Amino acid sequence: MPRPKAAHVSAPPINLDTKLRPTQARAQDTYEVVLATAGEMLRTMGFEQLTTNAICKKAGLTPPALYRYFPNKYAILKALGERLMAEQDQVVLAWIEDGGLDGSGVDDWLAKSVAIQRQMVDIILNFPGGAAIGRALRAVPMLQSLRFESRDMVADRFFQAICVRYPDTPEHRLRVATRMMVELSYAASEMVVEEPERDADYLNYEVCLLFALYFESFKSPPPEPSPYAGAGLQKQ
Amino acid sequence: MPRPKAAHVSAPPINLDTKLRPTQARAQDTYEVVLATAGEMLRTMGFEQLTTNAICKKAGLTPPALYRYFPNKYAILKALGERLMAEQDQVVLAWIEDGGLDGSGVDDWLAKSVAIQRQMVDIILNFPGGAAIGRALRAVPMLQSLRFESRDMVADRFFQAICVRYPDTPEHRLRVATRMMVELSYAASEMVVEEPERDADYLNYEVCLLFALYFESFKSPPPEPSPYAGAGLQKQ
DNA sequence: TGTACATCAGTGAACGCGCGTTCACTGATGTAC
DNA sequence: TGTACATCAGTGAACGCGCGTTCACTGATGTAC
Repeated sequence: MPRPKAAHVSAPPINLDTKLRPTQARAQDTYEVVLATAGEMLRTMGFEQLTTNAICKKAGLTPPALYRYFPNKYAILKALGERLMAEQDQVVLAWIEDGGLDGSGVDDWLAKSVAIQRQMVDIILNFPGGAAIGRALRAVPMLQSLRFESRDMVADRFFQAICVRYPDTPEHRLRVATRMMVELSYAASEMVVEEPERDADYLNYEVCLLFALYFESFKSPPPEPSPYAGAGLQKQ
Repeated sequence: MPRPKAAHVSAPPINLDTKLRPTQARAQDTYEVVLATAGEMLRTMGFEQLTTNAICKKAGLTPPALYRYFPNKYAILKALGERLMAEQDQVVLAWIEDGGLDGSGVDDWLAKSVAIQRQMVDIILNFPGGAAIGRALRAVPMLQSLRFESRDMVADRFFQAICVRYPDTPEHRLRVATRMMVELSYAASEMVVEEPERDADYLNYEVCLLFALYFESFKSPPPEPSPYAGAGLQKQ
């Protein structure tokens, strides 16, 4: 029975989930070799040119083997993105847990945050195709939500860790501030990753100084002109 | 004569320049309608799904008409990106020219920079397909240089406008700082553009406060641990 | 421990589609005299 | 002002390629008894 011609509505639903989870060891290898090969290829090409057929060829597989686990290349990209971000998240969360935010002054904050910022960069650089994956996470609408989720989750942890220190700051403001900070930290990492030879250490330092001074300022009320009209308005 | 099969080296040279410049008015219209249609289509789709054939169809043209002016879709994307960034650059440069950076304190800086930051967001939102173009400029390796050039140019103007105010700060540091600031401003605009309903005004405020406090700090020497060992090391 | 069977994993070969692109051509506009 | 010609602009129709994807199949692994 020929399946009906899809009416071709604007957005054909594309499934991103991996299909079968491999059970046997051989299958697990295949799954991994697909991801590894895709990552390796992304080192030298943009994700636009990456195709499932090319991955198979390079990985020494036939297409049906790949399709057994991934419905399309976005699922592969998604799996890679999840791994990359999981690696980053894990390090950041551990850093928070270990008191990364507990410093008491600008100098203290600086030393700790420069270290973590550098680690973030290193994770991307050491992850096969990390730079291209980072770009894809921003550029492919289907993957953006991944990035947002990770960012919001990390931002929430930042918030939790930091809110006790600034009891006079409205919660909403601290939420916005932490979310912005995490987003801009990502942007700063990517800036360094894209042009690794261009003042990486200096950039890391300046970015961290930027945030250090900013959070220091939360000890005082926000300067005018501020959108925070009063405590009663803090819920948007 | 059949052209020789390209040896398919890793990166086949893709020309991004527009080919013929249209001379007659009708041709100019065609050129414009291609860009307008492409921009419009990018409102609802990622640049990956955008194809030359689809643009032609929607624009009521035949492919050879498009190919007369654009060698491929990247050339179209490039032309759109150049326009978007030119619009932004023009507004920012005018803002600097008009003394956007001449404020004397945090409050002053804030008011002025919130206004310009909001303008940047508005330009992207009002530009057809602006959000997708912004993403493409980050994600497509061939277009990244566009973004870098614009950023570096704007950063240089910032530097020129600001360096007289901080004569004690090493030039290299101010260069890094301005470049970082421009990059992170872009990132902040895109953050607002991607999720326009999520605290846009608050985000703008916080980002501008971030930078205001940061530049205020240039009146004093940088806190430790600093990579600026001494004035003699400022050239990298 | 061996056999029979079920399930998992991967192959070889091909498919249809639509992408980027081009050819030979017609029609529109500009220009020289 | 009109005609002839050159150039510019766009059309209709098709091309080859490679993309994503699938079918029917073989081989490998696990399991029950």
